[in-house]
Amino acid sequence: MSADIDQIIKRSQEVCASTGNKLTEKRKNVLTVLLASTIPLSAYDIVDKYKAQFQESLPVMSVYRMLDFLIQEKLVHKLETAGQYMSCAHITCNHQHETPQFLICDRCGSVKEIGIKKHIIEDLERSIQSTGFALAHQQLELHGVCKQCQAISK
Amino acid sequence: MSADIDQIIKRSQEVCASTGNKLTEKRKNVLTVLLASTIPLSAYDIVDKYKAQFQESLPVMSVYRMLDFLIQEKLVHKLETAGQYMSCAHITCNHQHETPQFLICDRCGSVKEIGIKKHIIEDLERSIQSTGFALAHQQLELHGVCKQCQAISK
DNA sequence: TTGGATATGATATAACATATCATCCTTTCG
DNA sequence: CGAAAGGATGATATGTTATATCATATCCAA
Repeated sequence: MSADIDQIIKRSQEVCASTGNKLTEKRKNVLTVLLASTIPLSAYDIVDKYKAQFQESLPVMSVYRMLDFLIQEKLVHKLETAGQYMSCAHITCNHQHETPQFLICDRCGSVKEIGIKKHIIEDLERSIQSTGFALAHQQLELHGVCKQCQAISK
Repeated sequence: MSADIDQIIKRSQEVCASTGNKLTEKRKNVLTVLLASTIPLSAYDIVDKYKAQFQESLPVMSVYRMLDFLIQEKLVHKLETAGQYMSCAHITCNHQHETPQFLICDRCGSVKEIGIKKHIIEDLERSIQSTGFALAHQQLELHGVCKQCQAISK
C-alpha cells in the first residue's frame, strides 16, 4: 500500500470514528481497491480486484453493502449514469464538501471529480425554485472526452 | 388516442421526414405509449404497456432499437440515472431545443423537463474549460422531491 | 422482379442490483 | 464469565436493465 493510500485510510478511519462507525478490515480493503484504481469500478469489478489483491473471495452482496456504508460516510461516490463507484477525491481535505461534479470521459472511462462553483449551484436552485421542486443529493455527471483522449484522436 | 397525442404524433412524423427517416407503425406506437405515461418508463415497462394497449407482443430487443431511433430523432429522452425513457416535452415546439434539465421526484417517480437557462450552461462550460474536458451531450438530471409529494408528507 | 437497405424477430447472455435468511463476531450487561 | 442483542458478513436466489448476434421480413429503387 502506498504511503498516500495509507494516509487516506488513516483519515477514513477517523471519519468513521467521528460518526460512531467502524471501518472494518473488509470495508477498508474495498476502499483500498477503489483508491488504487484510476477509473471507477462496478461492484463486480471490485469483487475481481479484491480477489486479486487480497487472495480472498467476497460475495457481491457484501461489496454492495460495504459500498453503501462507504457512500454514507462520504468516502465513496456512486456514478449513477455508469453504475460505478469511485473513492472521493477529497477524503483528506478538511473543508466541507462541495457539490461534486464529475467529468466522465466516454472514451477511456476516466473520471475527474471537481468541485462545482457555489454560484452555479445557486443559479440552478433559483432556476428550479419556481417549480416548487426540492433538490436532494446534488451531483452532476457530465459526459464528454478528456484532454488526453482528445490529443490521441488528433 | 387523444387529440393532443394525435397532434404530437403528426409533428413527429414531420420531424422524421425532415431527417429522411420513417416513423413506422411500431415506432409510432412506442412513442404513443410514452406520450400516454405521466412517468418515465423502462424498456420492459414499454413492452408491457404496448401489449396492453395494442394487443401485440414486442420483443424487448425491438423496443430498445425503437427507443434508439426515437432518441436520435430527439423525440425521446433517456434518463441515464434511472434507466428509463420519456417523450420529449417539446416535440411540437418549433424553437431550437435547449439543454434539457430533468427534475426527477424520487418519491413518486414523476419527472419534469425544464429548459435550462443558457447562462447557467455557459457558466458550467467555463468552469470546465480549464480542465480541457470537452462536453458531449449535455443533460442534467437532478433528483429531489416534487411539489405534490412535499405537500403530502406535511 | 430482384437485389440491397432498412426494420423487426428470436434467442442468448451480459451487467448491475436487491431480497431474504443464515451465520458469525463483538459488545455489553447481569 | 456467559448469554443476549445488535451489527457485519455469507450464501443463495432472483430481479432489472442492456447488448450481441443471427435470422427473417418489408420496402423501395434500378
